[in-house]
Amino acid sequence: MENHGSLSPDLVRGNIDTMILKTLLGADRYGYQIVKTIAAASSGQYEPKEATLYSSLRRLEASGWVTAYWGDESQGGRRKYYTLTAAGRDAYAAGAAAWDHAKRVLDALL
Amino acid sequence: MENHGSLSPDLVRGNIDTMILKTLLGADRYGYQIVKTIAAASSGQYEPKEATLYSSLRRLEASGWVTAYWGDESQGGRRKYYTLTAAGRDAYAAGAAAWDHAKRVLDALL
DNA sequence: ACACAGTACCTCGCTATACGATGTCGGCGT
DNA sequence: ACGCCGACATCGTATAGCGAGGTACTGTGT
Repeated sequence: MENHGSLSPDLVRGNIDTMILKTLLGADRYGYQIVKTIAAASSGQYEPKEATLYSSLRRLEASGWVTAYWGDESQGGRRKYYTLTAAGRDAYAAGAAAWDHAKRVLDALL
Repeated sequence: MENHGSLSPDLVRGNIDTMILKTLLGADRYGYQIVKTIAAASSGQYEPKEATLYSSLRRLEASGWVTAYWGDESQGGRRKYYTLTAAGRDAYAAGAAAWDHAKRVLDALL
């Protein structure tokens, strides 16, 4: 369960926002959890860096795709949870469709 | 034959070098021709911009994947042809494999 | 004769994104 | 007591693709 194939950042580019939205489809999650969810879902093939995560989350908030709230962990480290908005669901669908389309085109060119 | 689906630059990122190498697998080609070859191969879905082409070609030359020579068009516009080196063939194979891998991982995450 | 579109080359500077480095704070294991 | 991990965050950097612009020759329409 190691990171062998290590995809180059450029091949992941543009997909991280969609990828994060997807992790929020089923449940609200906090930042660190999103990173680990993605790592697990890819069997350790890809784990976004934290800097990447937070800049993406800021983008998603600014676009209105997600909203955040602090968890009520009365003791211990605070956790900031992110929820999908209705627009966020649409954005996920659009992102997934864009990926499908890009995949088809790139398969013809590579 | 129009550009409707217009893939976002970010989804193409990192693949253009490989894509150009591919056009050179069968025959030497000159810059403008590479652009049009890609446009045709994707049914107009993607056509790299010239600025993109030339910066990619400079990268490929610097890496030793391609070499260039001027065509002997005695009259009319000069054409600069690009040839794959042996290392360039390997680089294409590696790029194609990286795409295959990335595709599998991303399909699990999007 | 002249304008214009297309072929064909090229460069400069912008922007967005992913990431490396770094920092903070709390809890837990040894 | 100390370090490690969870969990948040920011700052700066590198790079790729592109928009805008520039040169030159050829062919076509009027």
